[in-house]
Amino acid sequence: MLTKAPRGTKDVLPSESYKWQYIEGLIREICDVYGFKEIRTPGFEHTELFLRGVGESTDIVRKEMYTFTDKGGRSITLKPEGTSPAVRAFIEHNLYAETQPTKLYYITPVYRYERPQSGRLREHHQFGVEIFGAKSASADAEVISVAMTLLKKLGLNNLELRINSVGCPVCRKNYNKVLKEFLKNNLEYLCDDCKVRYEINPLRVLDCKVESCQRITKDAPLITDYLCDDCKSHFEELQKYLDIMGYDYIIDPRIVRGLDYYTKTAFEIISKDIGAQGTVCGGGRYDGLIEECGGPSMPGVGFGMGLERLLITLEQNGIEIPKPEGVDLFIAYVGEEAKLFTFALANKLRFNGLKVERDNMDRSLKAQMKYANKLNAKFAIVIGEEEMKENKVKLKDMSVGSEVEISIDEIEQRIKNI
RNA sequence: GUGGAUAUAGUUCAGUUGGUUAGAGCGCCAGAUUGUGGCUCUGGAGGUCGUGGGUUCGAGUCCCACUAUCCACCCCA
Repeated sequence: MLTKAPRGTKDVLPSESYKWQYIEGLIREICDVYGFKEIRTPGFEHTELFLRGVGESTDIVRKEMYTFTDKGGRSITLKPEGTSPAVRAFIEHNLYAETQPTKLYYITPVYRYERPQSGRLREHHQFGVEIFGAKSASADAEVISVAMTLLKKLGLNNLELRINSVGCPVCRKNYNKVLKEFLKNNLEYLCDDCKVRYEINPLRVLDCKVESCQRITKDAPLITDYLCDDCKSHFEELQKYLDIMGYDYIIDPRIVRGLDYYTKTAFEIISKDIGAQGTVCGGGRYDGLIEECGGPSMPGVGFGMGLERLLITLEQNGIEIPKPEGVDLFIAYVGEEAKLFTFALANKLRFNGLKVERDNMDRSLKAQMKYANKLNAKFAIVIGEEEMKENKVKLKDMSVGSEVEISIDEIEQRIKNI
């Protein structure tokens, strides 16, 4: 127990961390280009925020939150998703009083108490973006394009973008009535889960995977046929924006997101080759959320992308993230004096920005060279009494094995010039 | 929360119908004459066989519980 990470968590070891750094770097670059600024919110919030934000009928709230009472008697919950904390901060710091829209992004761990499996952890990491204050469908399209750009730049082009509109409180209410009417006749044949869904959120019956339910809902009325004029034109507009950017997408009227706050646009980006948990990115519009959380009546749209799932997808597609380069120079020493001398030399070169390594294990010269090879050193030098006295070293090019004799002071320039 | 599979060196795995000191590849360390890596060869370190019980003269092997991992459902990123 002591030497085991808790269930559903993962260490990112040095052999993997470069991949995370690469992806995070790319995310920051893209967000910068698109004008999204980073927001960092706490790892935990007052539980009420998520009850309000995510919604009490969702599985996340009902059974997946890491909730505890702190020593001051407050109910605290570890961040299970990124949107509500961003909304809370937006309201708390009056960001709505600034020039709109507000474009935010974050890379954050999120916590959900679930049964772990492939692509699903209790602590996972999400990249998310949010646009607050813009009701135009162009904001929806912009958010989607951020996700698509990232995926494309990573070399992923066989992912599926699926979009839908789940309507607004007005037309959804209408549609729910129609759908319930439709389902009523077959209510007794629905699975037990769907009987509950019928009452709480009938939309969810549509994406049930039980075959008998699918048969029943095969000809069910679709939300897209019952949208009000506003929602309908918003959805059509979104498609125009996606078309003009040249993105392929599928209209899937059965996409229902599991968070209560979504209105109008809902979308998913799905990878077919990472198992059952294929949704790499999911998001949509939430025009009522900011007000629901105690802020002004302002629209919002955003997405969350699971970084672990993204990494799995990359691997499944044989996409390799460039490995960091090896060290520029390995300095080997012979003798006690040189041991000290090279320590200072390494320090000086490092200060000047060279990647330099040196033995710390009291290895033999031969072992030092082996070590240099293992570190993927581009160059190596050996310093002993002779070299210190004459101020001369042989700079060895490790890739070919050739050596050139230069003075110790020349090392830095020689390596930087290559 | 439900169902199924699995658990042996750092790692990937082998281990006969239960039978003495549990093996291999890769990795790690050291040598192959004196101050030079990669290839090769030789040697070495490293395991209370997930944990705890039970059956047995005897358990890595059989049984039970627990824990963890993997897969699917639920749901989601």
